Amino acid sequence: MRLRIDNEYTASQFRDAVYAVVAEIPRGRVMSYGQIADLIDSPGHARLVGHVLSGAPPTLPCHRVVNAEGRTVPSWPQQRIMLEKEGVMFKQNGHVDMNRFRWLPPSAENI
DNA sequence: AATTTGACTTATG
DNA sequence: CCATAAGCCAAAT
Repeated sequence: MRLRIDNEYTASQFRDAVYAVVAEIPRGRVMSYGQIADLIDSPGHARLVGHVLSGAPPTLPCHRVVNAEGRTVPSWPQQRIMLEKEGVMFKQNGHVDMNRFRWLPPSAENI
C-alpha cells in the first residue's frame, strides 16, 4: 500500500521519515531521491525529498544523496569532494558510479 | 488564487 | 549531451 502525504503522512512526518533514512546511509555509499521516496512508502515524491533535504540539519549526511543519474547537487561543488573523501568514485562524466555505490537498505523489504 | 520553481525521474527523440 | 514531456508536490512569487 502506497502512502501519500495527503492520506498518511503529515509534512513533518514525511520530513522526519526522510531524515531517518538519510541518517542511516553508511559512509562511502549514496542514495537517490527516488530511492528514499520509495523507502518511506511515497513513490513518486522524489522532488519532495529534495525539498526536505534543502532544509536539513547540518548533522545529516545529506551529501550522500544524489539524483538517479548519480549527479551531485548543482551549486554545491564541495559535495563531490566530501564523497570522494569517503571513497565514492566518480565516472568520467562527473557522475557517481551508482551501480557500485548505491546503498540498498535492509529495510527495503518491508515495502 | 494562479503560476513558476526546484537538491527529481523516466521515457523519447 | 541537450530538449521535451508528463508525473509529482511544497514553497515562493
